[in-house]
Amino acid sequence: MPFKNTFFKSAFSVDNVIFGLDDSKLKVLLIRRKGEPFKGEWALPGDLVHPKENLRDAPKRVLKELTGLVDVYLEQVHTFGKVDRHPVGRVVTVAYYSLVNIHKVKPRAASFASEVEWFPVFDLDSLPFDHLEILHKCTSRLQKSVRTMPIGFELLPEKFTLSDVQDLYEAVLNKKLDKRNFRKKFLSMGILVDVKEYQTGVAHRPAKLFRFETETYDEFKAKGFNFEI
Amino acid sequence: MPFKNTFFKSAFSVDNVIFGLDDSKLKVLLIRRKGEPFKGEWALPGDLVHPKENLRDAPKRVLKELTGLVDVYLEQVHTFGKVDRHPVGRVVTVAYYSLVNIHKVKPRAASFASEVEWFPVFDLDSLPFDHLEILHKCTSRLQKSVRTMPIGFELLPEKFTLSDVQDLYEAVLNKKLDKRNFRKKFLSMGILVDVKEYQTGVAHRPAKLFRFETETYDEFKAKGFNFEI
DNA sequence: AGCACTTAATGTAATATTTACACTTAATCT
DNA sequence: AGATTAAGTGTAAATATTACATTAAGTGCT
Repeated sequence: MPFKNTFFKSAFSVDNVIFGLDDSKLKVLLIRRKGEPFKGEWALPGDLVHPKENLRDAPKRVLKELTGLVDVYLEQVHTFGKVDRHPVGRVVTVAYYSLVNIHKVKPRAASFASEVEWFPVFDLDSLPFDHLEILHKCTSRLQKSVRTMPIGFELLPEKFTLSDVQDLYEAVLNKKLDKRNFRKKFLSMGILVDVKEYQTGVAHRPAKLFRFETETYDEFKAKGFNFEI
Repeated sequence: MPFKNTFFKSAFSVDNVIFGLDDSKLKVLLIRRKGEPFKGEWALPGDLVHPKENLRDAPKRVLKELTGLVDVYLEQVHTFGKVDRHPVGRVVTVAYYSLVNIHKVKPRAASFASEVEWFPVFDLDSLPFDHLEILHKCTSRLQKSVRTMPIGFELLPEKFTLSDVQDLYEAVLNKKLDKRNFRKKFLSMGILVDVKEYQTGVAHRPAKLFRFETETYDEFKAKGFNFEI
């Protein structure tokens, strides 16, 4: 095995940018680092990839440790590999993002974290390592993906109003959208089902409730839906 | 340095999918592998990332070894990391693509290659490792990027006709486009300069020659051009 | 010289998409 | 009962996309 001799000392890790929607704001789950370097600072959750672990399973493991969730939407974004990006050694990291329903989740500290907390994405302006760059790249990718994929599956409760959906899109895109145009376009895609119920207990006209036609993104794709917003 | 003890035996590599345009076909540069595994088979060019080399420099080095070219358009696409993707050990690979002018280049065998040759992208249906998947992913990405970035810089000669540009787009997208609509849209972007010359020696009405307003993609971005085709 | 051949160049009308915009409705709260 | 809040709804103008056919300017052949 001539090849094996050329292996060199290095490591690869994954970072998982976990997005959620709360209070009409796009938030990201950060951990307080348990170990050096940057011990005690808020950073993106991540871990080294295990030797017998498929790459894509590593961010899933990180997410599961922190939230208990499995089977959420997960997208690989970019790999960061500057020689000096990690102060301790050569670590190439693959960045992923996932989308979770912030209200269905009670994040808990994990092996690599002493504390976890949701932070508003657009307020963060410093993070250790190159984590700010990673966050930016993942946020940009999310903003692109949200226009061609029905990611609401993951971020909304089972039944929701059209205003909930619009709030979500405004939070992710970080800008206001026209109400009538948004509703027109979203409804015309035919992926929502009217559940024939209404909001209750709100101090205004109650909104109609909807659910998604399919329950996961994979099902959605399988049905051959087209999506563009 | 508690972190360092957790490093494990593994390697990361890059693969560079080098695209060119020839005979109105999108082609990719393959190498005949010099070493095991898959010795003697046609495969994507790639190499292990050197310990003190920034990740993005590795595909540049591969390209330079094979073609002598530096400063070409290079885009990271995806990282592949299934445990068993490489028969000899754990190798996570980062896939890039670059675009080169096939007629300005005389590819030569490199340390890892005994032979190099251009192959039509849409005719390939088997490659070693997961290289076919990598090629597909890079081709799809190129097809997306070509609609929002003026990649013609890299693939066309300095002076070219509008038909050359259309041929390029048809080769990359692998479909026919409407001549009048294409020209209208491309010209309206204002990135072409009429060089006031005409083709010579062709057995038909000679076409006007154009050049790009800027010489590199970075300049293009710097000028704040908008592009969508 | 004339004709055949090849690709370049050009405009318009029909259709589809996107944008901008304001009032009425139905509930709660005081 | 009146104030407050967010839900729900349609249209016209502007813009973008699509489909489509004829004339122009060279070379090559006889």
